[in-house]
Amino acid sequence: MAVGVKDVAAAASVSVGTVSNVLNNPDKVAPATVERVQKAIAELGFVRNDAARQLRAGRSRSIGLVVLDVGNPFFADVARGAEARAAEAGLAVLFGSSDERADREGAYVDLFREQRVNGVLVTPATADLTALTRLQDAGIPVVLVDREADDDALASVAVDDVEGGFLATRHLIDAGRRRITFVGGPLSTRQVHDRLEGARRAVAEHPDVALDVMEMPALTVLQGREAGNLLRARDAASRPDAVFAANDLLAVGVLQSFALLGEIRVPEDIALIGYDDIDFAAATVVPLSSIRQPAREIGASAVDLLLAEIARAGAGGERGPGGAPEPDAGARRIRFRPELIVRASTGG
Amino acid sequence: MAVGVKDVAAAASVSVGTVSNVLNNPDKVAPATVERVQKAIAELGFVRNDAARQLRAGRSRSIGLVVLDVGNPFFADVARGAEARAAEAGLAVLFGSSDERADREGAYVDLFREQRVNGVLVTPATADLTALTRLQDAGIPVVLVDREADDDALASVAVDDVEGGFLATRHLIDAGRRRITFVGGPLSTRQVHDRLEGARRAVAEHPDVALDVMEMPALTVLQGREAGNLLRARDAASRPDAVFAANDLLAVGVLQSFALLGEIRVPEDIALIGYDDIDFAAATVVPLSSIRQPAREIGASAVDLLLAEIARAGAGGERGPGGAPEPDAGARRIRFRPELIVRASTGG
DNA sequence: GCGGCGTCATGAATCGTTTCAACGATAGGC
DNA sequence: GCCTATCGTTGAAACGATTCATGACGCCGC
Repeated sequence: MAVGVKDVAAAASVSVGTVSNVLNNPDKVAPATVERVQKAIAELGFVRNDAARQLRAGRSRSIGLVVLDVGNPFFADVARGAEARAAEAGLAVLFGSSDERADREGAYVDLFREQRVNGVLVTPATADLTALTRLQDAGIPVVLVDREADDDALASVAVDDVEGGFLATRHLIDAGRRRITFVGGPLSTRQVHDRLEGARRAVAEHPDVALDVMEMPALTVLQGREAGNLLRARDAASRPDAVFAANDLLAVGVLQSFALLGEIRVPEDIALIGYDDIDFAAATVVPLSSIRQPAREIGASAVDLLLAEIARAGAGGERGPGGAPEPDAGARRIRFRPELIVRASTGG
Repeated sequence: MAVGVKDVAAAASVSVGTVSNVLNNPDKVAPATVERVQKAIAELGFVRNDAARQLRAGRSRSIGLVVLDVGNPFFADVARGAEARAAEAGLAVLFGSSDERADREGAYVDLFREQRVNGVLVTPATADLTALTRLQDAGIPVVLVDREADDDALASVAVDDVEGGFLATRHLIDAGRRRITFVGGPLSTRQVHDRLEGARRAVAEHPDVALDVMEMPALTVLQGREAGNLLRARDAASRPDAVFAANDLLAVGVLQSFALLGEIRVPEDIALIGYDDIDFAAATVVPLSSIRQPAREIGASAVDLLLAEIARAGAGGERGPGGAPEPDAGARRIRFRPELIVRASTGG
């Protein structure tokens, strides 16, 4: 039933070694032979068995990717970027979504190990990176996505969320706003924490600006609407004149709540800015100002970095104890800069 | 460096066969031995090499999934549903997005074949299913997602788009609307075509209702805004009193265009309904009526069906030419029913 | 005491590909 | 005409887990 190199070899009257060479080193084989073998391959419908190939090679031709949530457009774009770049390098991507649960993340990582992936890209669900560090020590390169390691143990691709928070808040201040409310998900989430930190720094430069924090349990549209309702419930005098939402989903919810009864006008009464610049941000009734993160580039760069790590690990493993010094650790950390996108919701 | 069964066997003072049995048939091994082997596994940090395992087994423990577009929330949800169900069955999912390009779809399918996946779920990018039929003939079960085969060659999970179009349109008619415009992507897309067909049938039942078609090049927010602008440009008398958009992204664009200048009120002047019921539909300024497709269940059911196909193919392959008759082909086609979700944009 | 049975463990054979040392043939240099 | 290089090809070894025929051992009943 299943045709293997042996069958092809027989059909083309060559040895199995030659068939293998046609597949992997065509230039080592005489053109006429190449053609004959390829004809046999086509006729028999031969498909290379990757399991055998990678058993021999000791490694697969795939990488693993674990993100926090497929449903989040930001991560969907990261995945696309990674997938595209990996495809260029001839690598397949094993994809998993942890739904922010450490156990699911662990299950995917275990699966990836069994598959002998070349490396793993992961947006960690928890602050604890020991499992990933151990994975790397076991010889499987790891690149953190949208997260950085405290030490230099793990490579990473991230966006400076502190700067993003700073940019958003300074923009509101520049627009003349003085009473700003930060609406954010669990402050324990690193992204939320950093964005708030950026906001604090921007406010610190202006003594006449007040910053309020409204902590919400999740970064969803629903919670955004909830937050908007809470703000609406206050009397006009005690409301802020600007809201900085920790992500666009929240911002959309807030916007919806404000617009629903028309009580609060955006941006006249309250200016609003979000974060992530998802495709929908430009498509809301009042187009939403936001902080853009280059999601696809993040994914692509993460793959690039992983490829470098793989090369590094490979070289490191082969060279003796007195080998060359480690390359500059700084290069193992890619940090993108967030970009302010001004639209109507802040008066742009 | 890499620890294999041999190392574990040595450490536990047993044979490799026993280690394998501990891994796969623990009940065939004496409890004391199981424990000793597992201790050795833990101490050595042994991780099973899946390539070798599946080389021997002849099959992998994974399935492939190719969707049209990761960026589309509908497909993101299909993927989640499939992933969850596959995980329950102990299968990994190799994931790919074709971006509606046949060549990319083909590349993924080839990759999956090399990986010896157990089966493939695919939302075909083109009308031509011969490649997939051939794949199935080659022994790899295929389940179509959001698409049905013309004949009974391929199993499928789909939603009846004709019925969905019918439901949406009848709802508009029931709400008293008489001049309906269908705004849709390329009519060559099966989904768009079917939804329009449903609309036609609903209109056919009411001689006093007129149906207009506005064909757009893509199902995006941007194109929706374009369509909205075209409608706004007409004088009020020649405008429709209802719009049925072929998906929610289009509907959001239309809504945005209408709301922007406040000229056209939704639903007072024009009622609006979309399709897919993505999470954002409930989150637009005027909450959007839509047709819900159970995306996650589609993904989950597709995996169920694929598992059944795999079992069927396995049984079929082992039994002689005079084996049992094929099971009912009807069971190989799962068709979900779309559901009307009424919100404010149609006066709900 | 012996035959028979059930429970566990063994280790060589196996899967399909890649790799590599070795070989024959052809061409070129002297 | 001989020696060496180069090129193309060969075929067997190797990768690491699983499988299965075989055998060791202990126990029971007669």
